[in-house]
Amino acid sequence: MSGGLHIIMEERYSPEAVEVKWQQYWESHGIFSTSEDTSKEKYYLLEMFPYPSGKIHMGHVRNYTIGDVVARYKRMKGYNVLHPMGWDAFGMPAENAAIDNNTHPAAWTYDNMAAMRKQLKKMGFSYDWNREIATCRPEYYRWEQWLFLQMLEKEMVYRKESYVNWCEHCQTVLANEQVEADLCWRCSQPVQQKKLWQWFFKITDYAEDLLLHCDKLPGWPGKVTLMQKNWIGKSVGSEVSFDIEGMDGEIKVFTTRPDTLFGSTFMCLAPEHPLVESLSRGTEQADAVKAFVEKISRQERSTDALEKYEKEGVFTGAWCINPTNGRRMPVFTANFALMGYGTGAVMSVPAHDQRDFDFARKYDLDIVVVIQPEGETLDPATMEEAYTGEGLLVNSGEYNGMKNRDAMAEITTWLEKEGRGKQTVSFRLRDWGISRQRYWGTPIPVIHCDTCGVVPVPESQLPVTLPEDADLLENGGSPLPTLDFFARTTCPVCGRQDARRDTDTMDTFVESSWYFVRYCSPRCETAMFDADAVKYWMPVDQYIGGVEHAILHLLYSRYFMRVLNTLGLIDFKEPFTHLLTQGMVCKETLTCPEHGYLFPEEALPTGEGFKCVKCDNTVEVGRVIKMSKSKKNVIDPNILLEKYGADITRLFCLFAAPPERDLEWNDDGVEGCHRFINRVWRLVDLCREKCGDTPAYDGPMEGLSEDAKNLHRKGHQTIKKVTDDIEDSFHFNTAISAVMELVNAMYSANLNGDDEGMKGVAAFCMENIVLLLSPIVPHFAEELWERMGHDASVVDHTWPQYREDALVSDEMLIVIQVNGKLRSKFNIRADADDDAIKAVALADEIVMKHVADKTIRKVIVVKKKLVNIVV
RNA sequence: GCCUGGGUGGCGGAAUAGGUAGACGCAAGGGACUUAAAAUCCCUCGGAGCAUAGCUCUGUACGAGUUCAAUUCUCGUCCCAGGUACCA
Repeated sequence: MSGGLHIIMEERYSPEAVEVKWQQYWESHGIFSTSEDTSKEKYYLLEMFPYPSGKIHMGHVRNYTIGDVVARYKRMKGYNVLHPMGWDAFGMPAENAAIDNNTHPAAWTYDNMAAMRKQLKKMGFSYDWNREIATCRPEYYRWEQWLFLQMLEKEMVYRKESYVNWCEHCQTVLANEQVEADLCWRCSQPVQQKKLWQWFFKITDYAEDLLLHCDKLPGWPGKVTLMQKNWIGKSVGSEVSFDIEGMDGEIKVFTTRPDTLFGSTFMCLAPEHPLVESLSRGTEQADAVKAFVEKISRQERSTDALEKYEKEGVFTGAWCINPTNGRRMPVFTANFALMGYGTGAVMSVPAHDQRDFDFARKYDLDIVVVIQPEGETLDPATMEEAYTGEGLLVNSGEYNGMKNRDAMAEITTWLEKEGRGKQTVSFRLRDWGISRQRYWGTPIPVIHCDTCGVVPVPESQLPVTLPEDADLLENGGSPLPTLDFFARTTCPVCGRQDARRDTDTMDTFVESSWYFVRYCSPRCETAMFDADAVKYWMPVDQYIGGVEHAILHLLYSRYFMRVLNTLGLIDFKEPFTHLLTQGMVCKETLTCPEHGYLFPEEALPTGEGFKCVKCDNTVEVGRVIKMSKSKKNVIDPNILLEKYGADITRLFCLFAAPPERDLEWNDDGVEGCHRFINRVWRLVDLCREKCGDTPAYDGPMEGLSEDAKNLHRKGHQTIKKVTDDIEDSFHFNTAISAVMELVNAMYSANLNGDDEGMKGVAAFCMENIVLLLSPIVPHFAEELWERMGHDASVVDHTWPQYREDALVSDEMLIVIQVNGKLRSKFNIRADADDDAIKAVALADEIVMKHVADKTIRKVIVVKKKLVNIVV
């Protein structure tokens, strides 16, 4: 300010210092710690908690940024917001990492949690860290064990024998993803199917209710509820009993097509069907059947694997009788018949089911047509595929000539009258097998005693603590069965000293099925949760997470709430009122012909494309796909945080695409956001320089200059647009665009004169730009707010409101079309009526040129929008 | 195969109770400032054509249709993504 050589240093926003400053401010003032406050309306906002893998990735950053904006927005709207964070801390990666790095799963997990907590704090998310939970802590899982015991008592959980992938060499169970081409991932030995006794939750008891309420979740994306409906897979059909020739007993089948019953020519049983052995015993087929059943039992049963196997079967040597026409039907056992669906037996109707048709052709079995399509005659000898459409019945005794739709009910009625069947419902959904022969999980709280059988651990002995000083086995198996101090115990009923604990642990989906309830009272030591806290906070108002959890996690959580409801612990059934499934973060892959996939930093830009940092080869730029470590197309959030800080990273995640859509990562785009942030930063300085201390003007339009009115309107329109975009659809990208427009308008506005009204309006707009951006770029907004001279923190400010009377314009723009093509436009008073508008349009010079000598056939006037002249 | 979504500039994306297609941003090109660079600011930017301050035609995957008017509604086709699959 003193001499002539005054250099104006353009001050820029520097995230490093500012972000730490405000994070410390929020933390030291306890801004985000929440408690039940009945004077305020609550809002429970939840993002899916992460698995503590060690580092946050861009998917987390995006998910949690979306959530944080909503949380901060709702807070400004006056809600009492619950916004917790925690760790889905049990699971196999910890075991693998422990073996690979010679650490312990617990140490590895706790270290990772610390590292990720630090990263999340750096992002400035508004979590109530006092409520942090980790599912691997005994204080958490003891209540899961407690719930298991309640369920056991109410017979909501049971034990049965079921198959697992087993590696004989490693003596361990393998998850489906550990089976690679039927071989063990560790030792490359063949994987077998082994039958083990395992625990199941009776989720099927709730199949009907879970299905029914899919239609009562208006806050969920339709595609998610649809996926759940398909997963539950209800089908209505009939159960039919077939007599077995020369034997007592019968074979029960489930069919959705009772109308084709007359056309059933053979029967297929699942290899595990109890009748397979007894039917074939003593026949010349016995050995073949035995061999077949054994072969199938060795095959992997994962859904992926099923596709590989061709449909095949073996005749059991037995025959059954079609109840409608007395036809002798050979009974097969076939690999496509599933013990877990229906009754485990299929009545095969080759003429009208493609799979049965293929099977019949393969084994040269009879094909009988019982439904003829209109205007066509099917001949089994020449048919090339099954006919599955509608038609009239033939070869069906008294039902001949009947429409097949009508015959379904008629035949079922007949079956019921004869005592040979009835209408039933079948679900695709199976009971939830929760036993995992794994170490790093919640121990199942039961004891096996040779005298008393399965005995629940007494409640007073909970938690059954997972021994954390166990060494993992090299082969990946669980050490728990080998730990006598854990596994050997005393039977709580009879006192036998040689009782054994169940050494299986629970599926980690169990922990994530109720963690959101625990957040309501995370330190409660006397119960799973505090009933009053849950009554206040639950259900979750808005849940946000990846669509990959659309089925299992969300369905299990819905199921768990039903269990808690049945047990009388809660009074609601649905955990999540609104659900947002955000898209994936994607990026193109980079491949070097010599070094394979490259990380982005391993490819140097050459102007045209990229070359490999190691070998100078030209890098091939591949398709844009989901970021994944294996494809190396990842951006480490840490690098962004260092270069741009949290706010710019957040801004880009929101600006690049609407949340439900996939986000394509683009480095240039981040740079653009950086530029915008600095543009706002400088605007504040500019505004202060031009407007000084002029107070923000938020009054009516009257008395303002034309320019001031326009800016005033733009300001209020922006508030409305941003509010609506967040409220209606979380479309932050368009909300940010709107603020950008206002910023542009501010730069264009003339603040040099002595138009005091204009300055007041500009001051108002400036404040609102900061307020509207504050949930998105909170540190930046706090800093600006302070620089603007406000004492109070921006997080405690209320969300801006717009004036209805400031939205309206004196004039409106009308476009003129001739035959639907845009030809001209004009401004007119906002209160002009249709006739006036029409008159102006018809008098328009350009319009007259286009109309020329043609006759005007019709003139359409659309209110406040356009005039279309048809010639 | 079946069930969902979705195909809009060089790119990310706007706009659908049918009514100015391409908001906002990125990239690109041109210019200003600067010794220079960075930063910043201004202009141009779907395609084609022409008598080139402008005008005309064309354009929202493709082909039909409804309408004064279609990115938006209907039917058919092709592609892409996600879910699911021996479900009897």
